[in-house]
Amino acid sequence: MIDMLILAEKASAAKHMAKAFGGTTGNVGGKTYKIVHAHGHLMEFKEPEKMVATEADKQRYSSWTDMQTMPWNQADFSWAKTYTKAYNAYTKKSKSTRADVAAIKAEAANAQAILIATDNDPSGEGDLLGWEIVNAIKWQKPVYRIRFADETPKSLNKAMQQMVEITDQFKQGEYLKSDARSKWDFLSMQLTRISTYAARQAGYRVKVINQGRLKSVIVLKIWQQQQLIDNYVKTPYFEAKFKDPAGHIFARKLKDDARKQAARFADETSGQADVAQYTKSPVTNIKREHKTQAPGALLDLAKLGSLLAQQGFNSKEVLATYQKMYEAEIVSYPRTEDRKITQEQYNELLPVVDTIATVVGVDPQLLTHRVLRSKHRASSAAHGANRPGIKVPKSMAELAKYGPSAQAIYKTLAANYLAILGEDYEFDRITAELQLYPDFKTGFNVPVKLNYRAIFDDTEQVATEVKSPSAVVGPDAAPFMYQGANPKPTRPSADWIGKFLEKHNIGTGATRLSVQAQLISGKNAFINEKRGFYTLTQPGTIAAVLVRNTWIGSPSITKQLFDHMDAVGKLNEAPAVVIDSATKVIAHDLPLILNNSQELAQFVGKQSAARTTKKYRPKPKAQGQYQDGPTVEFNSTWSGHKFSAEEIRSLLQGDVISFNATSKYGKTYTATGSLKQQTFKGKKFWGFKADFGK
DNA sequence: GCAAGGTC
Repeated sequence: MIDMLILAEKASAAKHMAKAFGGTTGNVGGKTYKIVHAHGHLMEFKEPEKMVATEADKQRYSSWTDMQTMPWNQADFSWAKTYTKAYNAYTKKSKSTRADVAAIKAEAANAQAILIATDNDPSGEGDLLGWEIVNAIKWQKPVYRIRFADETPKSLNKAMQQMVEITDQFKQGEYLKSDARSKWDFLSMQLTRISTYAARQAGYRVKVINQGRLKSVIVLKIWQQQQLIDNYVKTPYFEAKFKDPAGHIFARKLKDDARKQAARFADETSGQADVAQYTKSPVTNIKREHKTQAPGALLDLAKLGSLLAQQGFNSKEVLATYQKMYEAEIVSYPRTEDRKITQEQYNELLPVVDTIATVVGVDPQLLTHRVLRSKHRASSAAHGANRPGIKVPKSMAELAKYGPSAQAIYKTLAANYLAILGEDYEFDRITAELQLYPDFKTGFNVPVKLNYRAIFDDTEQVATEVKSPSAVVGPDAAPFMYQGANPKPTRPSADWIGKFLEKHNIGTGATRLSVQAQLISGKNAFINEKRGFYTLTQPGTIAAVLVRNTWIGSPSITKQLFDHMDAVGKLNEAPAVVIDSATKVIAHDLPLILNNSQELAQFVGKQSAARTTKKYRPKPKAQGQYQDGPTVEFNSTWSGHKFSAEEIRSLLQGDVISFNATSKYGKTYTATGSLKQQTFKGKKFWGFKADFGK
């Protein structure tokens, strides 16, 4: 008989505990122990119709069409749980957790107590997961709890010294709050039945129209943004600005609408008349300020996914490959929410950073900053930000076996991490204004020392940063007419949705990504993904239109749920209040969804019609004789660059040319290439072809 | 056929 059975959440945690306590079995703090582990939730609620007692209720609760039964009466439910039937998307196998629970039960038979040992996640998910197992094996003896800040030996041993008894689960706030959360979410499945029914009633032959706290909010947000894009009308304006001989632009800061109104003109003639009021002016008040900037935040999986999307890897592939690399301990735990690391986690990786640098081709001499900056340090981070693992691959080539994106994952992850070992980026901030019109100012940065940016460049936009700018400002600047336009709404993307969910605290690091992956995959996908950019499919559009103006489609519903959960966690509110709030949401949204279905024809129809009748807009062409041979015609712009007359001449001679191009993500880069005959969808055409190397 | 939360 051992003193305690230590129950870990997953295999990797059990392994780290074995390392910290001196084996899978042994003695820690004067108590004998054995470590076992689950893999996530081993139990989940039974189907609704299997949680009710009477035959009549079984009938009602299995219906997808009886709107009179909803909202469900939670008093009818036993809230009984059953073994999780987890479908693994990578192995494509469905497996019950029955055997896992039985194995834990067998081990528990030899123990005096069970110790639930998970990280200190305040949502209480670890408590729920532990209690599900403890209840499933009908355990009647004492239950203890430890919570740890991270899985390093030091933190695990520290946690062990702060063990508490929690045998009465109904007095444990963390358990009560996550139990309430799970019931709230379970009840929200009614909205899927309601939406599926509503769409079919409106004549759409849909499979299932899924709705939930995450799904509905994501899909509605994309739809609303698509509406903004579809209804966007480009409105050009004309505004007086100045330019000095080196090309620095001097403009007014137009903070509010009134100022914009006064300075911008809708027509060119008025704009020109405005510009004519100004004369050339000397440049004055030139200031040069030396500044530094520390490396940016570390990555989480959502951010890593969006970076790799730009390289053409889809989120599903990245998730699968990352998982394999995690199992090989080459990278850290995937499903973290952390963007920081603990001092312990930093110390653990320090001995191998030079080796990692060598493997990914970063100069180890750049890694001189050996103190963890406070902006990257957390006192508690269960797994820490996504980063390289302690096991370092011998070469990049070795990684290929994990998947197509493995090398890109490792390179990005390693460079991002190593950047925090680089010194701050140094630059000069240069500002100046016009002597005659001091409202017109310029400001730009000139790089002095790249430092960490030579390891990992985290600049998203090339805002006022000039790659090789002239630091010489003035001596004077001349007025010119600047033509601008109201900005086009952002295209929905994985990154954009990720930021939105994070801002509203909707979902966790793990679910934000897995829900998006669900919405993107399968025959009934709601989202089309292309290089990280999102558009809605027809069922996706239906799902979105149905939840317009509903509570489930609103980000604030999660906030309300979490506020209630916090009160439950502090034992200030009865869990029943949380569950009642779910019923209120159903009661509120049911008539709205049925009503919204009358608008489906308008939006779903209209949108597909607009797509098919979209006019083809011809692109500006250049033409000429190619190398004394055929007369060819080709697009006169390429990746944001308009070929000059001279470049067109060079291209027609067959020369290789280089120019500054802008990617669709706004990055500028040097493109090199020549005019070539190419094939697209079986059609031959002439056009510039960049030489991107291999 | 349903949620979100874990996990692989």
